[in-house]
Amino acid sequence: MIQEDLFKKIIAHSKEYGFVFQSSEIYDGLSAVYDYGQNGAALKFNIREYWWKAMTMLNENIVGIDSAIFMHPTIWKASGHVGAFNDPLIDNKDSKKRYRADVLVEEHIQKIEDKINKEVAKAEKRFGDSFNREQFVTTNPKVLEYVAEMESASKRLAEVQNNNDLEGFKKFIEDLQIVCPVSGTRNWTDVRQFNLMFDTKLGSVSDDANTIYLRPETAQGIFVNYSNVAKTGRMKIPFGIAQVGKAFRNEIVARQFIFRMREFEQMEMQFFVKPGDEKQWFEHWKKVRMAWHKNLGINPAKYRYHDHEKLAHYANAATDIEFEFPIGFKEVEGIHSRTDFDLKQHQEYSGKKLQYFDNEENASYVPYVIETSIGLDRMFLLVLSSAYKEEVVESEGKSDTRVVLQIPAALAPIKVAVLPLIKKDGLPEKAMEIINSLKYDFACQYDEKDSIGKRYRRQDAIGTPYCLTIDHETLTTNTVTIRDRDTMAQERIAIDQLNQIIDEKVSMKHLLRKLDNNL
RNA sequence: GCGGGAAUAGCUCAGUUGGUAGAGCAUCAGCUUCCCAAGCUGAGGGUCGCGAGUUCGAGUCUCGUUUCCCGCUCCA
Repeated sequence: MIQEDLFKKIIAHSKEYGFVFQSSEIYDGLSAVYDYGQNGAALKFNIREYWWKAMTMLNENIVGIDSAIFMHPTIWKASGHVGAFNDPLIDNKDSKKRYRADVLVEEHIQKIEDKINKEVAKAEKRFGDSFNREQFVTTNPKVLEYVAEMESASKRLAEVQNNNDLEGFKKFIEDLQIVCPVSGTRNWTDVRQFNLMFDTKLGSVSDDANTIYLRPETAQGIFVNYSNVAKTGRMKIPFGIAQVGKAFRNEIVARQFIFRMREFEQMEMQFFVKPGDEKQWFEHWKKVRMAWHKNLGINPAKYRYHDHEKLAHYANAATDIEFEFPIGFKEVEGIHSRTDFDLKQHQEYSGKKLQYFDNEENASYVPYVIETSIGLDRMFLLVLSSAYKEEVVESEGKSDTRVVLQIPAALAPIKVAVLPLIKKDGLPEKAMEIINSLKYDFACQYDEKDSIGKRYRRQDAIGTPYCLTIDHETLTTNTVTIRDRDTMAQERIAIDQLNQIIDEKVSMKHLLRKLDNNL
């Protein structure tokens, strides 16, 4: 199957079986926003549980928090998000190239400066040793003209930037007669403000001071609570703080289904270490996080590391865990050695000390941070992509195709389907009785509609690991048949063994134990 | 954001030179059925993405718009 078609099939399957719906669909939808349906919400919940428990229960030195989406606006100045992601952008209609409007103007100013330097160089060559640079630039009419031009441009740039005057910005670019380096034309779009962060007003007063942002990442909620957790949890370095939560980014182009959304959920853990130990812990978490993924039994060949060669200003090592989606290898998780950048920034902006007193060293320091950050929605897509299978099934000379989601059993939305073979003779009642005995431990589903084969296929399509079928023999021997999703094989077992047999395969604790034993 | 393409029932699609909508599957109800989709009967479901325009009359022609797909662009 062509990969692109596979991706489309997964999207269609997600909708058809209640995993993912487009947001606000009856109102024509909202671009790049999606809702999770009855099965999707359950799958997402289970992935979240697997991550949360692997972090907070398998590591006695990692605790979880849940910080608010709204945070003090200065946090985003300290983190660098306000400065770096508030750019005026302009497009050239002919070349289709996009530029930062301020960069275009700055380049233009640079060109004028180049002209001045050229004049100076020319004069220097002409006058030789007797050349007086100072005198030349303050008297030469051509140079004076250029200087005036530069000064007026710089002044006007500062004006439009400070006033956030987008119309004025465009007029400015037109007045300077700046051309696109690619197309060479001056056919520009309007200048638009591109801000990665969504903003809103806190309180009722429409005052700029009340502008707050929806967080573009969850990490800062951990950094600003560093001291609170360290003190109240009596944490000793090295230790970690984990958090799962929504984040928001106003992407210009957000596409590829739930891979890039405007509202998404992150699972992040910040691990605080002694300066100098960060490389060793970075390697540790690189290994541990990959083990978490591979513990799900997903084809290991689909995973790879992608080490960053170009590092962000705050990082001294970074790698991505990439997965081969039907749309190619894409980042699922990032592991970054963030140094002490974040805590130092918050220390500076807040004026509060964010240091750790190390008794062994008898010294205090700002801890270094190793971050592991995984997109929950991307992990969801990963599980779905690797689970989706179309299998040819042969039975009694006929062959047909079944669609089965081979979701890791502990993550499956429904664990057990209970199916009376026919809907009379007391079989439905017996089925309900069994559900009532299992429902405290496992997500169960009852179905009596249509032929038994059709019901098996429906459960395959949502990834239910086990189907229990109640037949007439059940009433006399107290046994049922249990059908395995992946092998389609059936076995007759006693009802009182059900709980234990199902638990062995589908419970989260066994998945966690396996992971812990392999670390 | 730019360029190209698409939009008719939950899904896949048909719909003649313009004359106010159909099929299969799915869903629901009933019958039948002792283990791997497609047995029988019946029912529900569409102002043809939305809004204008042309026309006596628009699913069909024109324009705008929204959403999706592909490419470009962006991605701390």
